[in-house]
Amino acid sequence: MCGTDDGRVTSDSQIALTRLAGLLADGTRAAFCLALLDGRAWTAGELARHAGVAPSTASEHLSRLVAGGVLAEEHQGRHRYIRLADPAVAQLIEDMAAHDPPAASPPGTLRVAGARRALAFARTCYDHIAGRLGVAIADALSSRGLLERRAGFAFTEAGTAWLDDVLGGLPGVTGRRPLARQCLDWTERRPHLAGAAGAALCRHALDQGWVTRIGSGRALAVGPAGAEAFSRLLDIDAAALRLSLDGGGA
Amino acid sequence: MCGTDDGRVTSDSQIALTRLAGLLADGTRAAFCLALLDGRAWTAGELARHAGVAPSTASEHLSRLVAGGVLAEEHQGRHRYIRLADPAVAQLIEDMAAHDPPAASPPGTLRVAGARRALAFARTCYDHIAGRLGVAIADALSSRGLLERRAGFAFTEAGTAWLDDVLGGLPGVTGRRPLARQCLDWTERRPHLAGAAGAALCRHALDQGWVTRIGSGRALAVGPAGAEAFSRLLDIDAAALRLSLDGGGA
DNA sequence: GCGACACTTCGGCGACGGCCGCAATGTGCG
DNA sequence: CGCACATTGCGGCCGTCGCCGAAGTGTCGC
Repeated sequence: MCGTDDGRVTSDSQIALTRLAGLLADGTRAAFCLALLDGRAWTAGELARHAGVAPSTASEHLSRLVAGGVLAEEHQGRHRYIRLADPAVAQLIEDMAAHDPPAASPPGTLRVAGARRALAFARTCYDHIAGRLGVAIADALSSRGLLERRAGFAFTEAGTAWLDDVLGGLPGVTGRRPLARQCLDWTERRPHLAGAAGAALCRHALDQGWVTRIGSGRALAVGPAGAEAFSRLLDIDAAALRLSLDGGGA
Repeated sequence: MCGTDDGRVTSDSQIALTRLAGLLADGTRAAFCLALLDGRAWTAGELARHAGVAPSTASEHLSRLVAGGVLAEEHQGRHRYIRLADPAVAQLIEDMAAHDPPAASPPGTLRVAGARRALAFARTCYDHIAGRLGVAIADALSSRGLLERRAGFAFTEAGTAWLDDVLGGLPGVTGRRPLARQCLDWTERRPHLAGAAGAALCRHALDQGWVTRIGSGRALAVGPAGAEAFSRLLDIDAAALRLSLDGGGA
């Protein structure tokens, strides 16, 4: 009404700012976004349970967040997979969450960055291994002729044998879940191995102590046994992977 | 209720995120913040008029923004000067305002950064010159023995003569407004010349075409005449000032 | 000291928005 | 083909929040 000052520009920006801020100003929606910072694509139901609201409530929130460009969705069967729209949004959310009120938050402010670093290295995605390690695994399988990139992922004959050997048996393909599926990473922007094989591999890695969960989140740590195993089976140097992350992503 | 996932960290972050987002989710508060992106310290009344709300409404909003660490205030007499709390907040607000909804904002997205660059170089602050140029003027006056830093700013005898010479007369010190006052810059974090002399100098610079307003905002451009004048009078190289900004602040 | 002025506090009004439950839709799976 | 389940759409309730006007406090300037 009054602002002859900055005119049109301010007006546009104002709409954009309030729109985005309004989307994040709700506790439930904020909980969704923060949960999604782990890089996974959650289902609507998971998010609803996580935030402690009814599925219908979550559904509405998610629709608004998607419409607002904060989240992106992907329908697969009867599930609706939700992820952050893009890394810029993730950065923005982290920045905002890290902003301190003047006299508050004595502890636990720096943890976000550290946690994200860990997540960028290795984490679970649904039930398989993602992050830099997950991408490295897919790359190694691919370069060794065990996995083919055609319309997703597909194990070669040698790949199936390898899998059988490593896991001590092939994962049952009971349902309609394919043995291999590719899953795109938010941090890496490259595909990693999902599907029944990805899940079995992840379970195996956890069972064997190759990787262990960090805290209660999705982040994974690679232990000595894991470093040895990934090196022997796929020629992956996990330590170098982590180092390159520390060097590059500070 | 359900979130055993990320536990405490998420909970803390969630509060911080919703708190900050909630502050920016209101149109009036957003208008305040965007107006303050120009680096000035506005008074509460100015902001109220700018946003088109009653002073009482503005007062409440400002109190909340200050309490939330978004804005900072400084009481001077019967005025309450408001500025952005720190550059990080400014950056955050710009980032948020620049975030596009999926299908919107065809034009005018990059303007923010450019405008801010211009503002960092030279702008008006109330009625005097601020930004890098403003600081340079104060520095030059000081180093030439024309201005003393004691409890604010004070012109020396030589300084008063210089002022009289440049302006063709001393500014009238009718009210209680001091001839020289120091004013702290948000972008530069260093003081520049305010008060009656600062205002007179700014008016003179505008009158003489040394500087001209860019658009309808607070940003100033230094013309050839200005470059010559600032060089002759104070040995300030305006072109170098601007270049150093372009080089350093990309 | 006395008006003018900037700002703040308070009470109340109105609207927006989040939450739920219920019913409907569409998809896997036997 | 039919059940189970994930998700969505639709009222309806209720709390929160932004807005204002009026009254109060402190400062400026004569």
